[in-house]
Amino acid sequence: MAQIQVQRQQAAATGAAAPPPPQSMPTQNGMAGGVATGPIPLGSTSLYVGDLDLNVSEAQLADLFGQVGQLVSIRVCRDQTTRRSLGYAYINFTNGQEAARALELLNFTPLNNSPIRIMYSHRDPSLRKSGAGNIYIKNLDKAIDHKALHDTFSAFGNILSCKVATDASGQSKGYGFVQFDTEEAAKNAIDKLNGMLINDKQVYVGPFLRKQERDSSTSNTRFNNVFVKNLSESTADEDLKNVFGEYGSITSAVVMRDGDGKSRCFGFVNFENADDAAKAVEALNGEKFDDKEWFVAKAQKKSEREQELKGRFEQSMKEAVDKYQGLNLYIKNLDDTISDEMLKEMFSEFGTVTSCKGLLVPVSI
DNA sequence: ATTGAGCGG
Repeated sequence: MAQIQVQRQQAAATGAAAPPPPQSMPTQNGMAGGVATGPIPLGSTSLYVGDLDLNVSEAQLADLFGQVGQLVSIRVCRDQTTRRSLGYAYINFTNGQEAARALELLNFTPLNNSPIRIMYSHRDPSLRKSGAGNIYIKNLDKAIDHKALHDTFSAFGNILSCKVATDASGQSKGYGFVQFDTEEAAKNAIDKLNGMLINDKQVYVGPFLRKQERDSSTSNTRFNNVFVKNLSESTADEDLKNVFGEYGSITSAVVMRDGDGKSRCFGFVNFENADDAAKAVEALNGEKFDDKEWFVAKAQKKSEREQELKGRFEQSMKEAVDKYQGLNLYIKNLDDTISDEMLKEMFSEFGTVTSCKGLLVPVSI
């Protein structure tokens, strides 16, 4: 079992005795990390195994999990069209004790050099979506691996999932995540461990926040100019003035229009006072007017907006490339008389063509 | 300094 040294941070000015020297932390990978103690899916026989290397097979999983108990079934989930592994699998045992034992003993076992992450199968996505009980830890000693992190945090409650962020070679990036089954456990872990020394490094432990949430809570995001879209075509400047005027004094309210004066169905409202702008966004975003659900938010500068669009575009490109990795062919200098159907027919003799598209112009978003 | 992934037959 990995030895983790947790201690209270010494106040620098007290002249108190120096903290004990760093203790070596032999991280053995023999026996597994903490035991699931909570009243989670008591007796559940079905495990979810994630973070699988894409080449891990059912046979490999059967070899591993079959050592712990009697298996009912194993399935690596795959993309329906490409048959590529989705990186997760289900393992079903005959009884709950065996499943519990497998989770306890086999969590973080490397398969094809990637530690697998085992959880109980939980098909209801509500907890996952809510993010409740999820915490973030940074400034972790690089020697702390998944298992060591699990051991340290399992003192505070039942851990659903836990992981240290690693680079391609498996090196720790010095931060990680623990998903507890309750917010209470998460809160307790944060209270007790934030700012403590773990292996002589002072860690930060706090609630997990997505980038967006972090930005809006960190950056003092004060603004006067409000963007509103999804307006009905008949909504005019005066209507914006009336609706937004409820929240404070307005310096301008404009519906954007094309050359013919037709509404582009979005506009800007500028407030004298940033607090009023924030109140208007809070109150009006998602409200319905003329059957249209308004989107109301801080107006972005052109540069901010371009930055966001660029990010989204790159993300979707990455996903597309990733999904069809090694399966997508690019053919250029095609005559424009070649139709999608002709392309498909030509290439079909080499295998199943799942999609085929000729492009006249570069794709834009 | 570094804020994830994510549930079938």
